[in-house]
Amino acid sequence: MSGRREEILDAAVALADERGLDAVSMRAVAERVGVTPMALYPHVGGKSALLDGMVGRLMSNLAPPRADGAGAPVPADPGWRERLRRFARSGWAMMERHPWAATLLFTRPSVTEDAARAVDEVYAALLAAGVPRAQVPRVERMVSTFLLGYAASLEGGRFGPQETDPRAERGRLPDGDLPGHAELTPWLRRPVDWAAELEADLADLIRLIEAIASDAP
Amino acid sequence: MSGRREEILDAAVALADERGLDAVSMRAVAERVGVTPMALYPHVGGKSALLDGMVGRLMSNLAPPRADGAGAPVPADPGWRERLRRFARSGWAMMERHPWAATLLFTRPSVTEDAARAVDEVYAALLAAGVPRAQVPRVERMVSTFLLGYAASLEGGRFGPQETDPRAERGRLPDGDLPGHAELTPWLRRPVDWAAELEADLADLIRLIEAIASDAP
DNA sequence: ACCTGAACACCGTTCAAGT
DNA sequence: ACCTGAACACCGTTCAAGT
Repeated sequence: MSGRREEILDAAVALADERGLDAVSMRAVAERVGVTPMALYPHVGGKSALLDGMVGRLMSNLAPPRADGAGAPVPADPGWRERLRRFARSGWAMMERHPWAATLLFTRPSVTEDAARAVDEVYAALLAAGVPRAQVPRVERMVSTFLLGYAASLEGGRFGPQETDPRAERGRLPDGDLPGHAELTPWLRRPVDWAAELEADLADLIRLIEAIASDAP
Repeated sequence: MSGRREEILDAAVALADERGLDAVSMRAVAERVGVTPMALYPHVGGKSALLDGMVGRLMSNLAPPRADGAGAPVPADPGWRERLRRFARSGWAMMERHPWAATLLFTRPSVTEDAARAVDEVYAALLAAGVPRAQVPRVERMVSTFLLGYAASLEGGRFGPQETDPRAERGRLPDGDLPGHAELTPWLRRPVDWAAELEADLADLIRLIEAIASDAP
């Protein structure tokens, strides 16, 4: 609809991609649009609402194309496992394009229609897997929380500064021992392939879902 | 050691507890200590380092009491399952005391000795469970990422504003349907007991760890 | 050694005014 | 209807000065 609003959100997203989320100030966004900071307010309504708008952008890119009344023929269902994998990977791809996404998604409910469609994708996969209905919302929260947390950890630097785990150097400390670290030193020294780790985690999550489903009568 | 530094960190933590992480400004902390903002710098060294100091506080409260050379007798090992549960619950308790913790932990590597001790606790539990050594670091990241993400979701509001999931109201939308939501409406309307959900998630994680361990030869 | 005061370059947002 | 300009109450941080 309103072209001005889209233009402002474009500028905010571009700014976050280029210089990080902290660089998204009303003043900086306004300058990029070529307007005074106060001119943004009627269109996006304050800083917090601007961030909500950015989340909206993310979700509309993530959501699978809508099924229109008389649209293209729907491809055959590839099975819940593949559906879940595809969903996780498209989320992962979005986080690679927009590394600031995870941080933002933790702090905004994002109850837009697109967000609901994304959640529904996971619900559908879990139902197809045979997870008891009473458990589906919990398991969806578990899966999405992990995926978001994984992306946020990488972006925020929680997993360490570079490719190597800094905890590798702490096999033994002067005044307290870390038996676990000591036993794992060779594996902690190895650089980590984060995308491969995500795939392994996904395989484990799928296994867990199978186990939960097999409890059902 | 330096009493002034501890005093400053005390003030910062108290401020975050009372008025949220955003209220922790150099100026506000200084005022609480009864000093000029610039007086903080020699003791904590800048805002970012102050936040690191707060993380340090959290980790030292979380870590189990150190085994001193000639200390109290060590209680019998309660088994890796109970060890993991206790660890998760003590983390959960910390997040309840300091709701800002999860957000901060995502953005700070926290490679202090206390942090390493906390990670080692999980390593030890996973090794005792029989998880292959090559997989222990990955599984530790999976478990801790989920726990942190769960706390951050609750605090950040990602799971909805109150006790009720707002997505419950979207069983059917005017111009696009959400079959998963529609099928789950009764369960989505129920308020969620987050502490109970965490226990269920923990049980699932333990089950997953058992499955990973049983793959090993 | 420890602290202060003034200053600089930033924030989000209100409010009255312009066209 | 849409935008500007000045102002207010905040930030983190530098730098020179005080005791």
